[in-house]
Amino acid sequence: MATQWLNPSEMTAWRTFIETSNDLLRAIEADLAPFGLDRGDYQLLAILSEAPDRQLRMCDLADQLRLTRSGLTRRLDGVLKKKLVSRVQSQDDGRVVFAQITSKGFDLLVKAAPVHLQSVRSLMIDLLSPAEIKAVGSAFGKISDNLSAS
Amino acid sequence: MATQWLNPSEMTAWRTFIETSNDLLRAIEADLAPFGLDRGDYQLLAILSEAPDRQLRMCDLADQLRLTRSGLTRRLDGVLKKKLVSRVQSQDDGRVVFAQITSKGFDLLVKAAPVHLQSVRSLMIDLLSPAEIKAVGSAFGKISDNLSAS
DNA sequence: GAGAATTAGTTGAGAGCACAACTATATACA
DNA sequence: TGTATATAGTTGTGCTCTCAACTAATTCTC
Repeated sequence: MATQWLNPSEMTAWRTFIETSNDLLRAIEADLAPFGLDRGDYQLLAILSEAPDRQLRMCDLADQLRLTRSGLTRRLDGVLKKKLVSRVQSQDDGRVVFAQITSKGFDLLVKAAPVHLQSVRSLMIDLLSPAEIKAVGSAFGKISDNLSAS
Repeated sequence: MATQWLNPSEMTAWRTFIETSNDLLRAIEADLAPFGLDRGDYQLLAILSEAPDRQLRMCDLADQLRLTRSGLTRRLDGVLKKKLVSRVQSQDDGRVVFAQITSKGFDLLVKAAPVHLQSVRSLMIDLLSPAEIKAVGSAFGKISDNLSAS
């Protein structure tokens, strides 16, 4: 049962995606550097800022960030030192720790967000036609659905 | 000069891309694990296999892999230990070292490639319509062109 | 209610990468 | 030709992340 090789159009889709996505993420990250944030920190702050009480359980946050619990513990160390996030012990469950964005963290996020948005626009969104934007959304939506189905 | 927020379609494109691409790459990497390869090793072997004499100067290989020269030195250590690649000193230029894929490395790549191809198909390409495939190719092509222009 | 299994989080060890400093070779120019 | 500069590659250091092992708290089961 031989797998069919990729035709030129498929090959282009795969190659450009794999070669470009890394470069794109780096370029976006570079625009966050002036704020002392990397992409992981930014994502972490953004997620917390939208959560109820601006806090999340460590393991829920780890899931959203695609980190292991261990990885999140380490990443949290960084933003804790910078006082962008604080740890809050749960009252209901002694095992649980919440990560909560501080007002300093929130202020920084508010400053960084428009710059980040402008990055995303100028490096990606504004380069694409409406049809391409729709197609990218539906394509990665399908890929995502397929991954979570398994 | 306020930057315009993303409309729903733009937001979907950005969010699905950013959230899914990481998961996709991990899933593809998981399919390489039975061969003892990670994505970096696979990429390295694939690039060398297509190069003249199946070898490349370290710094050219580093460019293609999006690694620093330092990073490549370290990655090469791994595949050298596994005897998948060998080092070849240049005759013409005493500074230059070529990385050359060994026959053992080539054989492994030949075994892994169809599995990898099947991964790419089933996790991405085969899920998409021809229009989506074309759009993804052109979208990332534009993003790539823009990045290399700067 | 006691013991087993599950869940939340941390820690030690190690891999992979970048940055900066370094060595060695090659090239440019005066 | 001889010094300055550029290029190729490696090494020391440090950061981020994972895996496996661990502690502690909770829930499940009989």
